[in-house]
Amino acid sequence: MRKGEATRERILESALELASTEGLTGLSIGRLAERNAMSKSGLFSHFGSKEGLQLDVLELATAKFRETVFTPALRADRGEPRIRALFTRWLDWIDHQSLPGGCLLTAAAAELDDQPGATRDALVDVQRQWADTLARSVRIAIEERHFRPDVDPPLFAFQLHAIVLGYHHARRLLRDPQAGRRAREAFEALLESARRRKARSV
Amino acid sequence: MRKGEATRERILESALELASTEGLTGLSIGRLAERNAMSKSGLFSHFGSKEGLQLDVLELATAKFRETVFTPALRADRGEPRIRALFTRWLDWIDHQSLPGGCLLTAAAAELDDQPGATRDALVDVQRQWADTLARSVRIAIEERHFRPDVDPPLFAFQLHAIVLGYHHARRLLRDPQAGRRAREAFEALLESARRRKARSV
DNA sequence: GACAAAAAAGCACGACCGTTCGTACCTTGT
DNA sequence: ACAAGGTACGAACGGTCGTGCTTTTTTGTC
Repeated sequence: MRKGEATRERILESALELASTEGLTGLSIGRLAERNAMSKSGLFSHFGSKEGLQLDVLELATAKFRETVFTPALRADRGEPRIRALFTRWLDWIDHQSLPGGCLLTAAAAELDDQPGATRDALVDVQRQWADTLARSVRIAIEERHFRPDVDPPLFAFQLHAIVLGYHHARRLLRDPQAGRRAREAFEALLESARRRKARSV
Repeated sequence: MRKGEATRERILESALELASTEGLTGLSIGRLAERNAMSKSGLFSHFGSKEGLQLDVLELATAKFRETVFTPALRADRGEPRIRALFTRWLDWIDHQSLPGGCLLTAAAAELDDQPGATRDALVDVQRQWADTLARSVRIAIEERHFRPDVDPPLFAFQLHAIVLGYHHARRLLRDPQAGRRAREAFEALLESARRRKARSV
């Protein structure tokens, strides 16, 4: 049982790569087996079903995301610095990541939005948690008096996530070399609007 | 040749629906034929290849997007009102659209970002044009003195698109009932930041 | 080193994939 | 009314898909 767990992890690692470019549906057991120099059936027996494989891949992606983006950001100071760290690491995670196809969670979000099933449910769960996490960081920034008290945490989380999605689009589809700069500028503008006191209505 | 064109259009119409939920890759000729009560080979002969079908579907989606979102927005006054019209119609297009799976162009953007080929190239082309169109509208709003002269049009276009992507995510994956409200609030904040005079640096 | 358990392979399956081909039908222009 | 040709069909192709079985190989334990 030692060895089995090891190959299982090795498989999942390469499955993550494959799924990041081909999508969770496009991830095929045959090709994954070929990549790992083993038989389809041998590989299959580790997961029991394709859905099982997808769920495990999703779980691994989530774990990696947490340890790459979230956990290290906790070492930044509470409030705005931490939000800044979250954003920066999130952007980094999207491209310089070992995954050739960008963030699997983002790709899966678009892919599974109309595909009911356990995989979609698991993904929704992860994404909801992430939205909550972001909102919580915003609330902390309000407590720390970095942000105005009337900043709407879920709205700020929405805006932050939106910028990242825009970055993903510009960077990965359009291959726009300005993508990073634009995303950072949009982020700074968002921070600015949360920081400064309320504007006089026009 | 009359009849052929008619069925071709009928096929494309249902192909658009199917592709909006299944994606352009998931769109299969067999299932499309079944849906249209005709044979695979009969349907196939209209497009010559799957890639041909995908390109035609993409073209139809683009045409529909233009006539639903862009063209009517031109009737709004130049400047901010037109940008507002663009945004509103864009949001509408995403859900209340006849397409059950949301905006095909957005879904395809995430799906094809790592799939080289003619389909991807065509999509990139469309998306680049759209980004240019948005930036042009922003430039007009500057000319009309609705926006400050130092507003960066491509950046504003990026931010606008990002909000729409955020909406797509929140609405279609998370089924968040607040999605619309958040997107509109984010949009208003974006407008506000483009309108009001430059803030004092903090 | 024997033995049970775990892991991987081998093989086969039915279903569906995109595609080709030959052949009918049916619409169209004259 | 008729010929021409556009349109659709049916069958078949080589592949790949996910998924079961059975058998063989490898592994860890006494």
